[in-house]
Amino acid sequence: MTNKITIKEVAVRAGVSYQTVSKVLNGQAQVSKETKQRIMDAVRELGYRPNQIARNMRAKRSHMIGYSWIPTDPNQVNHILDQFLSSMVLEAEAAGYHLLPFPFREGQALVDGYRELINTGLVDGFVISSVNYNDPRITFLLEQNFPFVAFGRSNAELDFPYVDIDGVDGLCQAVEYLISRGQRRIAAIAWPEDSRVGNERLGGYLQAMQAHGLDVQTQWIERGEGTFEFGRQAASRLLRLSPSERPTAIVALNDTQAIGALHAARELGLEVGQDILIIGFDDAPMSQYLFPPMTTVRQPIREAGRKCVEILLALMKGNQPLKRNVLLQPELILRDSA
Amino acid sequence: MTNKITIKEVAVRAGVSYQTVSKVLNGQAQVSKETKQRIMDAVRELGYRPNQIARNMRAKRSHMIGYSWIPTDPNQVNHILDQFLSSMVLEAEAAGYHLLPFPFREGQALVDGYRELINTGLVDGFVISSVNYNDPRITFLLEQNFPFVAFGRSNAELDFPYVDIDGVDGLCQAVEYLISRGQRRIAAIAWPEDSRVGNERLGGYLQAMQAHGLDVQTQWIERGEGTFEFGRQAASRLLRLSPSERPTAIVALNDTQAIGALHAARELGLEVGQDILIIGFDDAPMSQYLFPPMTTVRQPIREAGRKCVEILLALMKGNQPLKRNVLLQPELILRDSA
DNA sequence: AGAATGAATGCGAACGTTCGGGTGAACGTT
DNA sequence: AACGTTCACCCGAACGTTCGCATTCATTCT
Repeated sequence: MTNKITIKEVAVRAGVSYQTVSKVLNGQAQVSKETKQRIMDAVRELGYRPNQIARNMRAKRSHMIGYSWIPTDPNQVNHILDQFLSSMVLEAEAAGYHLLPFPFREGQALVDGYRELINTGLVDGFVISSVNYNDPRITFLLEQNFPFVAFGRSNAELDFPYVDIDGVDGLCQAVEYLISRGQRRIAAIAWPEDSRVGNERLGGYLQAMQAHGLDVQTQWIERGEGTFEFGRQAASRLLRLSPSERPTAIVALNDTQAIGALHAARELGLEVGQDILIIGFDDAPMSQYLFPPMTTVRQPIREAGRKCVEILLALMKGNQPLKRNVLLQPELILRDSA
Repeated sequence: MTNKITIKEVAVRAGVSYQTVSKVLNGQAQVSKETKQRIMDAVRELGYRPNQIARNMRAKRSHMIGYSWIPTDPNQVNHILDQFLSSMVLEAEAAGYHLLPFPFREGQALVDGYRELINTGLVDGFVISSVNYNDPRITFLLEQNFPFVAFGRSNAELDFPYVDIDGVDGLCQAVEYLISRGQRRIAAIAWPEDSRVGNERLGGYLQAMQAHGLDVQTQWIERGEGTFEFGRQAASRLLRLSPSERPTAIVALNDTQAIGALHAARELGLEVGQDILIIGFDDAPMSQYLFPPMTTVRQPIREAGRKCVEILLALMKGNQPLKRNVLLQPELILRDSA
């Protein structure tokens, strides 16, 4: 294990004091061309790289961004994580920061993980995701006045920096596309009322329907878990409604539900994309390989990751970023299910 | 932003020198019951938590484990990452370590990322994944004598600590199951020859076939990208072979290819699970929702993550772990495609 | 009684940086 | 000749810990 080279060894080799080396490296010194050259040579020859820990210690900063996510159960997908994480890591690295993932705890202990990282000085800021109403992390971090950016919004009355995907717009796009294809009886498979994201997306559905003067029958809105099974059951109910009430198109708030709906339709002998149109949300990687390939709404995840870090970096630097709140537009991906 | 409390403030409050506080906290001091109590009280009252950076600096350790993965292109899934990462994070945290994800670079620059983290002292060890033959990271880290564990094997002649999934066993299970269902003409959709993982899995296929005295026709082995498109094309070719040569079952080295095969079969009007049996590998989250739900081989990813960290921790501690090489058994998940 | 022991704590130094203030030499100015 | 300036560099201190050694005081042993 190559013993680490310190700034002092560089100094010796260059024949200057180690502090001078430091200054040269940080570009804040008046030094002659020649000594500067000698120092640079020494640095290169020894392969010296400043010890980040010592640096951080001096600067009282860790140059780390904390991030914690809800590990999904094995049946669920987290196709988001890969993209979100790597976009953040890249953006952070460009500014000399690193990401520090830490375990997501449930319930009371949730905030403790954050508190611990603050108190031990391990991170300079947080990106928090899976935000919902009354998120205890938000109130805690606001109260601590600790820099953070949320991926997702929370209660309207809380003012904090966030990046989010415009779910209203996403569903508007989906519904309007269906309407443009002549659909009038469009149902929605939604989430429980305690889900902010769910309510927002559903709001998009309602808004688009209303904008086109289509009224929404109460049976057309199914609320439940964002699972395959619920999607299937909900669609099954919807598709068994009397001919006058039965929807001819279904939008689901995520792909998993949409796939469930697809199965339900199939079980009833309906041809998806023909007899019934189905649109999902998320663009899960396999959605394109289903029968038929699924029309869905894709979220600009990498963009979101970049933005989160960008805002957080500005926040940590002390200057309020120009825009503390960013809303990104998703994109409707047309395939064969609708 | 609550100003950080240092050990000195605790000392003042407890009326002792700050070094004594340190000793008490690290349990290496002879102190009277009472002062110990006073110190503990002060710690609690002030909510003091030792500054990790200062600690690391003193200890010349970062308590960080570096990890870098290949970000997949948007069409591909990385359903592995979530599980792998969170299992590592959890295991690491239990030992006071954290994970440091950093960008994966391609080609020449690949090793530089690792070198940089070593030289800046940001990490104490690495977990490397997506290992293949002649992986430059392995030779580099061995040469540097820097602690690391690979998730995946490489050239047989290299001796290094690894955790891997037994691909031979995985395909044996798949093939033997097919044989037990009376299949004799079993084809394989495999990967290019430069893929170690691919060769191993294919080896499992060959081994199982041979063990049961079934000979393998050369046309039955299709080698190509692990993509949907290749899976489809390969299966299409296989299923168009003359009746005497046409396989009645197909094993693919990953689910994406298997899904492609599924489509091909469908296009030819074959009923999968009936006219043709297909088995995938990976248990991608959506595989269960396909038509028909796919039989596939599931890898114990969380277990692998835990083991990687466990071995690495032992390595960094200086003691050679009992087992430097771990091979985990995958599990055949029976569904309807075979 | 004087010395040796031990318990309880203090102290200085060090980890590798950065930063603000020196300091001496060379030079120009009056 | 005395003085200010600038250049090019050096030096001490500090960031928050931990660690080894020293110190003090009370107690026990010979």
